[in-house]
Amino acid sequence: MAKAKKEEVKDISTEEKIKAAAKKLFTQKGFAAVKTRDIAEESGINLALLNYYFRSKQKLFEIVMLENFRKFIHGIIVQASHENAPMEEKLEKIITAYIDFLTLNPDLPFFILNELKNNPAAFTSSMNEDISQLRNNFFKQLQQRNKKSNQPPMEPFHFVANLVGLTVFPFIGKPILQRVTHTTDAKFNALMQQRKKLIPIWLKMMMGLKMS
Amino acid sequence: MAKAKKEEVKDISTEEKIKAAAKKLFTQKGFAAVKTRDIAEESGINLALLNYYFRSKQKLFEIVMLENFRKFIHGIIVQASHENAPMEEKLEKIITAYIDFLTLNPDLPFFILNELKNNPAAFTSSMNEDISQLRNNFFKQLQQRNKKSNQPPMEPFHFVANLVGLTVFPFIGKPILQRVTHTTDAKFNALMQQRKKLIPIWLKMMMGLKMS
DNA sequence: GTCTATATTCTGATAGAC
DNA sequence: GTCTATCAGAATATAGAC
Repeated sequence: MAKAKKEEVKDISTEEKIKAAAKKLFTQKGFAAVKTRDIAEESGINLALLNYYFRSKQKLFEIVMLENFRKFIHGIIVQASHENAPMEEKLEKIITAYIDFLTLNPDLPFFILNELKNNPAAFTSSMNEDISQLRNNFFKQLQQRNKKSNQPPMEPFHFVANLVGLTVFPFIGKPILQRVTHTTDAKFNALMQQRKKLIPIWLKMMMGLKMS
Repeated sequence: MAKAKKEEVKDISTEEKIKAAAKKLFTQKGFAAVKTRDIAEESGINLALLNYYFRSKQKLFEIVMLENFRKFIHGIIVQASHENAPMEEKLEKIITAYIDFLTLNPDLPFFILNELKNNPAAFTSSMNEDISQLRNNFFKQLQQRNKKSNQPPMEPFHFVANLVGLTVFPFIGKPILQRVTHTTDAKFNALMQQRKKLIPIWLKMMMGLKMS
């Protein structure tokens, strides 16, 4: 059962250690603010090994970026828009999944928005499939809901802005929200748990639907 | 009436030109991503003059940061929380002012949140006065409103998160919102104008108040 | 005050020994 | 695969002429 190769005695390979450190730092501070020496120090490896495994800082960043992005979009939005459940249930599932996910990855939305702003072209290829899938499934359902309601239909833009603003923004604005409302980390997490139930109710009210 | 000193023939002084260019670039891209040469080029001045007027890139950044922050907080939140108007009117005023302000300064919220995340200590001194003023005025009014309503009171955290999430988030998430909802810049601005009226209504619904 | 030229430090990347 | 030493270029900052 002994390994023939010399590696893999340690659980985590050097390559993985570098990638993990890079992901942590890039996600927290963005590309420009992170030095290759920071990554080497954080991962406890030699600076030269970074280039040995990943050729350049840029290449390493692209790997991190892609993984972050897929994790953010693919794992949650797409999965939730797959099922054929009614709008009400789907909303609750999406919001619950998102809040659980962001509680574990609070820096991710800021990272995504930052890179999307700095390099709009970089994302398009891997994004477009996910986005069109989202549009075709979720938006159509929204329009049908609009017709059933006795209220004037809500613009898809407003719906998405409200959903994401209420769900994701608290994580992006966490530092300022905590300061203004005197909220500890533990309290913040508890409040976000409350929002799993509250946001779906609020969204339905805003759309003019009956409350469940 | 002629000036004794040699300067001020041109309308805008060199110092102001540098500061304006620095503000533009720092606000758009953050501290680390901006090079002093970029600032020199953007302002059309010599690289050496940056250090002549501002000693270092860091000092220049701190000036920009402070001005940006005061503009963001002081000019709007505080002003709106000053008056003794009833909650409903105040809400509309704050949201309208915020949306107008952010339409002109769309990069500001992202900048503030980014710096607040990277350097939490830097802001405290100038922030605390504004924040406590906000708390004393606005939050108390919110609590009184809570009592009048027949609904259970809303946590101040949720109220602030909802207000800011619905109003400010669309500007932070503009790139991704536009992509998902196929929205042009002109349409985006028009939709934000709609939100001036919509957000106050939504917030009142969410708080369980009667609609006006 | 403004410029050119240069000093100094930082940073990404590589060469070469082990 | 890993390390030390170092290079090449970028980026901040300064010296000194005008």
